[in-house]
Amino acid sequence: MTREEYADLLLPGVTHNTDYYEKLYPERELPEEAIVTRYAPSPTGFIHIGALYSAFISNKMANQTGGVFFLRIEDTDQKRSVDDGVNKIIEDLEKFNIKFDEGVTKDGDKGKYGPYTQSSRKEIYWAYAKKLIIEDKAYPCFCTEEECTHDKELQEKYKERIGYYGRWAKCRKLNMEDVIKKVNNGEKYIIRLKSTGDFNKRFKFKDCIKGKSELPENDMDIPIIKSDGLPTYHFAHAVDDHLMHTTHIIRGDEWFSSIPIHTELFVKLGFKVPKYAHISPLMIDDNGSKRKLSKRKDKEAAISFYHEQGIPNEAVMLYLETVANSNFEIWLEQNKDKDPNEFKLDFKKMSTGGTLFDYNKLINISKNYISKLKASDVYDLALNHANIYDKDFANLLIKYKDYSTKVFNIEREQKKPRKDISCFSDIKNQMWYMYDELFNPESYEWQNVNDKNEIELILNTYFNEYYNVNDDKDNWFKHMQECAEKLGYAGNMKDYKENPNNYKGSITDISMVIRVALTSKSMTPDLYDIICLLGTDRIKERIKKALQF
RNA sequence: GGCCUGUUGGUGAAGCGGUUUAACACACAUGCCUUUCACGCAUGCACACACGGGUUCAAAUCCCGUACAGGCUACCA
Repeated sequence: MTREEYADLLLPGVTHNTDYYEKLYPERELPEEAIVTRYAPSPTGFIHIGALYSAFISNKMANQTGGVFFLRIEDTDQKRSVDDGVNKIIEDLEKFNIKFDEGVTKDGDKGKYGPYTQSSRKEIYWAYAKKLIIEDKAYPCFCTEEECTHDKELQEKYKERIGYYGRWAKCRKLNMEDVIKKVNNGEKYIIRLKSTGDFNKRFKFKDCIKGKSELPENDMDIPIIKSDGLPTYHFAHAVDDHLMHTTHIIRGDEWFSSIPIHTELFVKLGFKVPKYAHISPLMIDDNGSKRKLSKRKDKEAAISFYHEQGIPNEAVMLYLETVANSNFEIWLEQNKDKDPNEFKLDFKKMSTGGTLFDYNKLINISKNYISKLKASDVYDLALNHANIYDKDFANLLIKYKDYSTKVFNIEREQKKPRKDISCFSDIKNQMWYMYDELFNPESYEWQNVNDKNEIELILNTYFNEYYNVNDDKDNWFKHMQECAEKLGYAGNMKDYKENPNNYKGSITDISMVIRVALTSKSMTPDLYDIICLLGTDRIKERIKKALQF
């Protein structure tokens, strides 16, 4: 039996050889500096913030170098795949403005290097696995799960490294006749790499983010084709990224120790080794110790969390970009007029240790971002959020669209806008008193002036004698001052501070009484704007309500 | 257990052998401004280079050890 026939026995039914695929997927015609990279998730339907982070970096790296960013679905683990997982991933990433040049889309594959779903590429993996068998760089393994666990226990007992290597790689010693016999007997097998590495030798390489590094060479005969016929991640990575001509493998830090395995695979397959960039994970503080954000324990791990909070997607991205390259913030500060997209991300500036996820910082970025939006955009986003998470409030927003937009516009479209909305789930708590339907105060936050009679006197005097619907802001304030003086309060703070004893209080006290009467709150946006927005009738009602309280 | 990687103030981080009495941002505090809050401005705080040894005229920066943290060690990705 020739080696070709032997390989065919082990992996039957392969119609094309590797030369065919090499020709089918020619080199990409791109400038030298162009980065070709990919986002390669398992379709579990859940996007981890860390995955979004890595997708963002990959996307931006490809874009800024005129390269290609594609989506490949890694569904070689059938147990974990979820039915609608792929569409969910595409939709979610779109929301964060991450778009693919190529790969899996909602309407099938786009691009010349497909198929982009690993479960559809079985033939291709088999062709390359066959090549390795023919060249005696891979072999079938008949070991059962029980045998492997048994060996593992022995290895633990003897304090030897755990794994399938060296003298523990039993099936490696099988000759062709043994194998043929076993196959004909119907024994199940997998295909393993025949490693020629030496654990005691150092493998030196360079990671784009971590820099010069070294690890022991790989000597494990790792599985490349599983018993279900699908490839393992390692093998699929090598074959796919070679054929798709990925230049940079940008992925999570947890893959770092696999570099020797991957490099050995590339070399044995006769492929050019790509560049690697391992991104350090996002961590969270767990009772004083750092740990990776976990999708089971941490609500912040799921990107849906930010949606619920009503943190704008753009703000999340700005935060992630700050985490990726901390000089981004400084750049933004210095280039306020420029498009943030002009900022160039740099691998070398990415942190090598785990970064603590800083919710405060995110909120701050979000607050700044929202402060720069137009009132109508705030309205749209707030409505979107309320539509999903607070139907009643959404109805109010719809009912009072223009009015709500004006409310959001208080102290907004100006050089130094108000910054008090950090996320859309906050809005109702901040603005409820502007809606009659919600205006049922549990208490009134009277400050210095809390005597009922005095309050009544101030309110009546102001609204009967000094309030004028047509006042502009300057006149309004002038009238406020006159009113204060008439009632024995200082009209301006300077006078009051010089001779506090000459007055009952100051203009601040008058303003405060009016503010609290109208809103029940002592801290609100600009009083003049509130008065204008409420209008005479509602003001009267609210005064009545306050005095009756 | 083995193999890697990392450790700068409350947080993120700049720095990569001398220009560092260690940037900047967030958080926090105080003051100014001001009809409240927010904004803005100013100031402060945080007593920051994990620890111990080296190398050097000189170390946060280079080397070694220890501690701690994280990752990998699947027919999962």
